[in-house]
Amino acid sequence: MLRTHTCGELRLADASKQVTLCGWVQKTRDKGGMVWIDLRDRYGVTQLIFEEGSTAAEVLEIAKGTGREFVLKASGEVVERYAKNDKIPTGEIEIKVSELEILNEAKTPPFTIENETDGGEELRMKYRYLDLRREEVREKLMLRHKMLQETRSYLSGQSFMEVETPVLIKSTPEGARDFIVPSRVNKGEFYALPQSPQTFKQLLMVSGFDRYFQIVKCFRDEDLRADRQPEFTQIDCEMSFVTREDILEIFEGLTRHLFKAVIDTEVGEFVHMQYDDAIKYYGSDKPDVRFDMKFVELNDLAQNKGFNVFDQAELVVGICAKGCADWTRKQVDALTDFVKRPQIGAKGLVYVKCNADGTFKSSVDKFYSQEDLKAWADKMGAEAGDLILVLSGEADKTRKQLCELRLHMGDLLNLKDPKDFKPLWVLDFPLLEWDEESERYHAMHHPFTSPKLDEIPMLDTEPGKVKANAYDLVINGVEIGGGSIRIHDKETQALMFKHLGFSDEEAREQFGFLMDAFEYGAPPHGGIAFGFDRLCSLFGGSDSIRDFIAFPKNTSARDVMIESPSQIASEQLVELGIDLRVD
RNA sequence: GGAGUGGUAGUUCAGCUGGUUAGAAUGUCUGCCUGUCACGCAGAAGGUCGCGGGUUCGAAUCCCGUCCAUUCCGCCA
Repeated sequence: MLRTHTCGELRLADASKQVTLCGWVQKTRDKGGMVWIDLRDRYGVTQLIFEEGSTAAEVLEIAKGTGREFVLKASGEVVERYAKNDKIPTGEIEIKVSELEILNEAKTPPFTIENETDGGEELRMKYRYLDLRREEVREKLMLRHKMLQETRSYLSGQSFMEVETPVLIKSTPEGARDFIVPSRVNKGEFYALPQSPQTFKQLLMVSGFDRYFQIVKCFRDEDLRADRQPEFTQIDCEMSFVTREDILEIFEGLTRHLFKAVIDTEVGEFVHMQYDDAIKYYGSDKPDVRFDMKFVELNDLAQNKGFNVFDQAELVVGICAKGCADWTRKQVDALTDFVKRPQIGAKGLVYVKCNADGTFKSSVDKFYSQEDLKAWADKMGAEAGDLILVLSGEADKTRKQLCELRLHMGDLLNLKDPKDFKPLWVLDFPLLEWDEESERYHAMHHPFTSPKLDEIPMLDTEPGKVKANAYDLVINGVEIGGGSIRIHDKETQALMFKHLGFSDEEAREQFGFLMDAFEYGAPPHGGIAFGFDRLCSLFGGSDSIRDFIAFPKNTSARDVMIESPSQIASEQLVELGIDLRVD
């Protein structure tokens, strides 16, 4: 080793030791007769000192010539400081340097390597290797490292076995768009990168590995978001001979363990909620239950009183904002503008102020008496001082709009404490989802999800109402993971494919291997997958997963550092038998 | 695919209802400074105002197009 210690470990107790440190120059403070250098590595910062008279002239000269991010090797004695710095752990000591070597010079970096960097997102991504020198980013990757270690240790301790599955697999029509990889050996044919190891983990169950897990990269060629990358990491799990309750229990256990071990947090009850209730009371399949403000439907009270907008609406529904009756006209107008933004798309917003004196003031006073409004308030549990906000229209859209408004109110009223974690299991998702574009049903989760067994007969009569034995883990409005009990027999699987509009031939071509496997003694099984990047960002208190990935891609799915994707040589195209079409 | 916001010094931004030589902070460089740690003081260098076109006597500023970044909608079993 070139060094005897790291830059983060020396303390007053080490005084008078001879040490050698290596690291990067964080800052040089040249005060003429004295020079200080803050030397930084992964572990911390230690101050080096050079003093005219007691430091050799040539050493002082080298010290004065160092720029930001030079790589140094410094040897000397640990001494107690005259002027201590209580802001850093090594602030009581400094190194009186007797030998100094420049291991490498550095160009001046394009942004400052500090927690409060002056660099913008774009620049930091281009020089990501410099960005990663910043403590703030390094800490996030350290959090991820701990999460990885704790996940492996917990699941391994529960007899889960980590098995790797292939990355070059087969393209399937269901779900997200695949990333495609051409095969040179099999010209004209293509692999796909896995959207998840779904079918492989089911095959592992057939093989008898009754508890499997893998921390695995998955790939989806869809548009990006702050919490979505084209390649992302899942904690992927599958178990045999289990019920839904077994799975919920074990992964509640994993989640609790991670909270405890990584950020020393005890989380409360994992509430169970029906999907239908999540939609009805929160307008979302991933409700944020850190705050209440549940939806209350007002059709029976608000309709047939002459207000045309409500009378013609499929749904009239509102929320009650506690203590907001004194909001100004301007504030309420801002809410109206919020819901009328094209992304939300509401036509308008009705409010009712529950005044302190027991009267009501609403934007629809023309149509509703004080008694009418009192009835609304009673149904909504609104008291004097509260503000009722009501939207109306087509049911699905209105619920979605009110969901956005509810979350917005949560922000405005500071009800979303990032240190407060409220886990929630959302249960019994619909099995199928009508797709307007292709005019057929799609599997809401995936085609291997088991329907609720007693509802299988409804597949023929009301397919849209059949529930799946599927579940999502939601924490603070973030979908952390999801899974299901799977189909494990050939007949049910064939029935599912039929309802998804697959012909027998298509089903056999795409998933014949799985249907074959189901004929050789497939155990009942089910599983779950956690979005690992999102879990990390949730633990780290961030909305973006990018900083928890060492080398992320930007919103155009590009890596601006290595400049990918990129064109390839025409020889490569020829070898692969690919002609590019120029549109 | 659609909508919003942004692109000006190495960097972060101001300037934008058109008008002399485009500013500030920070970083960089030079000099001074023996207890700094956001060191201080004095000075200097540093600009294709994203790119292309248009309007105008005159464009960083107005208009059109385009590229890039970012947020959201669609999409994401």
